[in-house]
Amino acid sequence: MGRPKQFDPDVAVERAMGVFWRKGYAATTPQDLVDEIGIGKGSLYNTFGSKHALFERALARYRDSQAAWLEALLDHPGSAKDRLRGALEALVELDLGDPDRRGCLAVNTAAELATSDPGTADTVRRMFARTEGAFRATVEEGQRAGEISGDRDAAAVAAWLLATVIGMRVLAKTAEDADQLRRVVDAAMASL
Amino acid sequence: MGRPKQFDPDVAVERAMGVFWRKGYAATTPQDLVDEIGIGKGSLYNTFGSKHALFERALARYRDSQAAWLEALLDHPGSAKDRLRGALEALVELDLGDPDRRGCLAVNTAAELATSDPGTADTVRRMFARTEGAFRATVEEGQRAGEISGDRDAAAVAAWLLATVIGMRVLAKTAEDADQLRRVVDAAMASL
DNA sequence: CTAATTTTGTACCTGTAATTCAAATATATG
DNA sequence: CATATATTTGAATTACAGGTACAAAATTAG
Repeated sequence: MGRPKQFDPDVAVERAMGVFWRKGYAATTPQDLVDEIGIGKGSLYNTFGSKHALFERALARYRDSQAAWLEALLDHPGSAKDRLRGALEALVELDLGDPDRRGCLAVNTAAELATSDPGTADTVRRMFARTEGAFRATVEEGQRAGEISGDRDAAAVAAWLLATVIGMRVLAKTAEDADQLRRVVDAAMASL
Repeated sequence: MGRPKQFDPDVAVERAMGVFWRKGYAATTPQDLVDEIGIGKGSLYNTFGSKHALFERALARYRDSQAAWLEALLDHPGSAKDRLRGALEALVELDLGDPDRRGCLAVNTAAELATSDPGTADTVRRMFARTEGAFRATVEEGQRAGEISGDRDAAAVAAWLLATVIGMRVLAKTAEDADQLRRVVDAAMASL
């Protein structure tokens, strides 16, 4: 019953995600969103309710795709160390391959909104915790396999890997020289 | 000649810095700034020209004070490793001691503006390079003293320390549990 | 076909962002 | 003291952000 939507809300969320990612939350206007999505304002507010609600959906979409991507990388065959190195290298190449240098939407959001928006801060905190957990599991596999010293605190190593990745993704936004990021990966892996 | 200024522009810049730090650039309004500084809008525009120009001055002030603070820490007496650990721990306690969880203004600025504002991106890039240089000098001292293996690439270690610090300062904005950051420091130092 | 339901585009509204300006005020100089 | 210069406050301005209202259009159940 009723007229069906002329656009796919999932596609709209994905396009909105791209705008928020490039411009940040506060600097993105409803006009930017409707221009990019290709719908009218009526449809935007009828479907999503508010700019903030659309942002939350965009961030959730980012979370799901990003987590799946990273977890798939860490599930590759090979040694734990190689999988960690592969994941970090893939992240670096992903960031360097983006002509807009948008970095990571979750990191950008933490920086922009964590102080003022507790709900969004919580979403980002969970995303970070999930990544940290994936790192931790891989580190523990490496310890069981004897590749990584059992003396090290896997939780601490995972937290530190998370910090390293977050830092790299911020650096990706300003780095002029691609090798800076590759040096980060080399030094981090040499530390494992 | 003419009526003298009724306020100290340096104090105004410092207060503006606090607002930009807490709210971010785009979310800070001229009204926020004049409320915090305690001057009229005319004075603000007469003195600083634009919101963006004031932001640049605030960011420069942040750079100078932050760089001096960090470099003083790294110049403390003691072994290179202890100085690095001391610097990371001091950063963690600084961030955790901020009730607003503002993190680092340079990092927040990289995340929010690097994509859209090349001039600001360049300022932040230089700030990062300066910190990286201070880390590198300390690492090299540690290598000369035999505390840190000479096999490691000092430039790579410094880049990785920079990424670690940036990551920690993002995490400081979302961390519920203070020990997460302390674990990052422990793991990072265990890797040196 | 009609009634009911939902979408869509456009116009509109309210508030405020960012900046400018006018008038009043304060000082330096001659 | 008079005048020129510089600064102050806060109202005025312009544009747009964020969202709402509404009537026309599209779809389907019955």
